Amino acid sequence: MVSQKGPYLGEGRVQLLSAIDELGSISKAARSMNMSYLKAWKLIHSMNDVANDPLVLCSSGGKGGGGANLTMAGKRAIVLYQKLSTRCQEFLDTELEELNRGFNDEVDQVAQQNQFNED
Amino acid sequence: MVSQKGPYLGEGRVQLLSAIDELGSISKAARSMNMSYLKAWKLIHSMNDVANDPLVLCSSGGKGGGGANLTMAGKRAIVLYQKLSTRCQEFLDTELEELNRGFNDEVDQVAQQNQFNED
DNA sequence: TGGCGTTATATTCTGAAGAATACAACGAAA
DNA sequence: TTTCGTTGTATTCTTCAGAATATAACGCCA
Repeated sequence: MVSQKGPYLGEGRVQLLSAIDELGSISKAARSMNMSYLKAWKLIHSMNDVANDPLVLCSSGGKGGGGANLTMAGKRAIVLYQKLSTRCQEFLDTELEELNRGFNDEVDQVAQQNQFNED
Repeated sequence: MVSQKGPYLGEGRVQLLSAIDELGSISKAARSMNMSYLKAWKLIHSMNDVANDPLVLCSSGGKGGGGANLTMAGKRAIVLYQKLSTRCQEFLDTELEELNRGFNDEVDQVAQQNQFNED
């Protein structure tokens, strides 16, 4: 999923958002999925930049050192992505099925023609 | 478009196939689209490897130095890709439209609630 | 005030992909 | 047999993205 400003949502990005929602901090979320903090941070800020409303709010310092939480836009982004993702998969499945069927029809036609030409 | 063995067809690859079909050689096709011969050669051989039937047949030496031509599989690949591509675009367009409509409905609901709470 | 667990940012290191270059092999035609 | 324009391959150079590392800033709390 891309926008004019670059990539936006993807499998990994959405997974990261979910982990933040669950664990309440960028660093914990990153550790939980074997991602460097730096990479997670960059992903989040790229998403926040692209979205008109930020998806994640971060605070540094204070009790526990700080943390990060999803905004409403962030939570909505997760479910929207998942919905769209499954619908795309369904679309591609049926589409490729049709493609194969078309291809097989073509093969059948060639086979028929050969039958007529044989003898 | 990908297969288990890696990327298969894409905008650039299909454009390259078309150019070969039109110009009859890898090098002319590459030049025509400002691509290095080496890159074109690699793309073609990667496609030929992935496909069960090769998409391009090459010959070196002889009149004109040699050349390259599409097989039936190659020509079919072009039209299949273009068909699938436009259908995907159509699907995404309607899907994103629905997405926006859903989002606007949500906004409307919030607005209505605020109306009730006002006074 | 010093320690802590974060977020935030700069900098260096490294590996991999792509570009650039060079050259061998081919086979018809002159 | 030389020339020509291809295809086919090896090798080096360059660039760029990601990993790794280091360090500052923050604000609560003991």
